[in-house]
Amino acid sequence: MTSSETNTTTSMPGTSAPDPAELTAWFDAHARDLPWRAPTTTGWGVLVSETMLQQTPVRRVQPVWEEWMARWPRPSDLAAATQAEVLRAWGKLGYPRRALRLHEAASVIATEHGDVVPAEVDALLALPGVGTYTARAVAAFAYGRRAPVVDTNVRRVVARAVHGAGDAGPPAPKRDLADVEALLPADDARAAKMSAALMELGQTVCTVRSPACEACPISHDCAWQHAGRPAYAGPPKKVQRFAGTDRQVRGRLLDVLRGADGPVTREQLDAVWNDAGQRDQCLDSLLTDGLMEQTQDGRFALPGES
DNA sequence: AACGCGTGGGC
DNA sequence: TGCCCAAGCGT
Repeated sequence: MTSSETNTTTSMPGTSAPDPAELTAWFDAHARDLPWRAPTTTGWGVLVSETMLQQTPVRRVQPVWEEWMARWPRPSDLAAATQAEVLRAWGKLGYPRRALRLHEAASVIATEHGDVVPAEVDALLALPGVGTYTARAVAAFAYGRRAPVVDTNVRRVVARAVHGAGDAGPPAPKRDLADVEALLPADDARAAKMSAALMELGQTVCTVRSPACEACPISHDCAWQHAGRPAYAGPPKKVQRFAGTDRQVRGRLLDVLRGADGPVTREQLDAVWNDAGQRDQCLDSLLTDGLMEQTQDGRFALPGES
């Protein structure tokens, strides 16, 4: 197949379609040597990496992923661990509910899928903590399936290269998926590589703040380039506050428990935040979320260690 | 469909 | 500094 056969929209005003051959050739030459990309990595290893990478940068994930793979090489290994062990091993990756959901997913995989991460998107979507992105990422990256992968990086690459916009607007799941679907070659292997290449391009070249267009393999065919790289003109992006939020308080409370050998007293938890009302509310929500437990004598502990 | 959910680093 | 950002998910 020639590139012209897949570039069906290049003649439309204001749009372009990246050439899969150019993108995948660039990926072969420039992809970072990330451990979960090793050919020996199992579906389990990919699922763990994708879960850890949800909203957490590669640099912080890498050492933790290595530890997890050495300690829990199969889903059944993780399933056999306690929640407290899992939460401590998760460390400070953030959003610790991801760790509990991955723990649950490991049990499901062990008992219902023969200890092998499923390759079908629908089966993956049924797992706790696996959403539309992660399901397709595992299908594509672990099993070489043609599954459109839409993350923040891909949305940005598509916004620029295809639509000529400075950045992606608010997520529009149906349209975003259709956009990527239209870019992928028909066969599994090349589609999977194209998905990986789109993500890698967005992470390392087509970045938010300082895109390295001179190093981009598809800049010659980029609608944003051709339009003179106009600034983002969409609705302003929502800013996530952190200082003073429950998220910060919960993080501090949980950090006390991670650092302790066993149950801690309420006084130890009281010390990390001075607003008693907010503190108690966060304590309650952590208990509700199953991220901590209260012992019979009224102390607090990570789940499964008391 | 917004919103809440951790943490750390870059500028 | 404070703000923005980082391979999302569940509700």
